[in-house]
This record gives sequence, structure tokens and C-alpha cells, in this order.
Amino acid sequence: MHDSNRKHVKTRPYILKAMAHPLRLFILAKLFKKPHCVCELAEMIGADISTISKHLSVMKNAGLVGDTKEGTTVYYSFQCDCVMTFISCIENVIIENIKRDKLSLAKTRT
Amino acid sequence: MHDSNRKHVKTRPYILKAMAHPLRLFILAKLFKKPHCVCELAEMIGADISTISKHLSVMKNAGLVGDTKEGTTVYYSFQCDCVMTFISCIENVIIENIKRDKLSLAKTRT
DNA sequence: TGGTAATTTGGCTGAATTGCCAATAATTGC
DNA sequence: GCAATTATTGGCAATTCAGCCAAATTACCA
Repeated sequence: MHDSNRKHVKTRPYILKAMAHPLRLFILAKLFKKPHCVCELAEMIGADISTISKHLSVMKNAGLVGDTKEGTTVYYSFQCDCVMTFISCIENVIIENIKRDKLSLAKTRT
Repeated sequence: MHDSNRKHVKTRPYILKAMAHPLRLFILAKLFKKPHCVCELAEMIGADISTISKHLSVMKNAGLVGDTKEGTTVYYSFQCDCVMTFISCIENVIIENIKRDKLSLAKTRT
């Protein structure tokens, strides 16, 4: 692989990784609607606060969310509009996949 | 968490996971330009053929790529236009991140 | 200054992922 | 049919990731 490619390849996936987790997608969807603090999200999800905090940290480092302190409370908010555009795009892929599955199923039946 | 949310959350991340890997992003970028067989990609990347084959299998299951057999050779091709739109969107996030880093760096300096 | 609430960090264990090798399959041409 | 080529699958060791608990940090308030 060319060095230029190698560099390209190394720098990009961290943003995708930051999204590629069920809880993190859920959190993104919630934050898209309005900002939430860590304990609110932990409450919604039913996981340990420290777990949620770590997930938020991953997404913050990836530049997907931002945070604001108010006293001891930290409010996280959505920071990347294009992500939601993409998530809705993913829906389309899923629909296509389902169509394809049905098609191949129909084919094997005949 | 509501059941409807739980379901939502479980079904989506597999497509993101299928992209969230350096080699897989590299492969997607290559396939975006033109179809390639497994051994061509393995050659470009310098990894074992079986490794590449498994990566392609993950992406195929996610509906990101498709394959066509020609003799013993399997050509993989791009199947999801919106992904590249998104990858270019990721570039923007990266640029924003860099800007932010520089800004915070400048702030700490003053 | 001491106590309290919200969050982050460290540490640990179990689970998942990766990548190589070897073995197996599938297809072509002799 | 048999060797050769291409790809897939199984198995294994190494690495990374997730999630929980406990400890540390931060900010507020009396």
C-alpha cells in the first residue's frame, strides 16, 4: 500500500467506530432531539453512569458531540449534523437489504 | 428503554461496524472506483487473501458491496452510493475537529 | 471547611474482533 | 478425471472493547 493511502486509512475510521455501537447510536438519536446530562442518559438506558460517561467520551473525542458544564452537571449535545443525514441513509441500506433478502428467498422458492 | 427503541438500536449498528475498520474503508474506496477481485485487493493491501475475503464477507452481509463470479474469480463491487457521500461527510467532521483542536490550543496559549 | 451530588478515571474480567495458517470448496483447462 | 487457480471456512493466539465496581475529581452549598 502506498504511504499516502496508509495514512488516509488510519485517520478515518475512528469516527465510524465512535458510532458503531448500539448504545452510542441510541445516545446520538436522543441528543439529536435535545441535550442531556450523563445521568439522564444512564437512566434512559439503564446502564451504569460510568459506562455512559465512557461512551460519551468516545463520541466527544470523535467530534460527534460537545459538552457544557453547569455546576457539577455536564450536558452533552449533538455537534455533527451530517451524522443524522447518514443514519437516515443507513435506513435505506437496511430497506434495500430486506428487499434483496426477500428476492433471494423468492428465487430459492421457485 | 422502550422496546421500540431497543429494537431500533439493535438493528442499525451492523452497517456502521462493517465500515468502521481501516482496511474495509480502504477497500470501499477502491471498489468505489471500480470492481476488484479478492486477490487484487489482497495484493494492494499486502494482507492474506483469507483476511480480505473475510472483510469482504462482512461488508457483503451489511449490503455495502456485491459480488459476481467469473470462473474461479469473484469480483466485488460497490453497492451503496450513500456511503461515499457519508465518507466525504466524515472528512468535514475531521476538518472541524482539527479546527477545534487548533482553537483550543490557541486558547491555552493565551 | 466538610458534605454532597455529578462525573470521570482506573482496574478488572469476559466477550468480541482481527489476522494468520491450514484445510476445504469451486471452477477451469488439460 | 486431475492438477492448478481462486476463494471461503475453521481454528487459534493476540489484541481490543465493553461494562461493572471502586476510587478520585470537580463544583456547589451550608
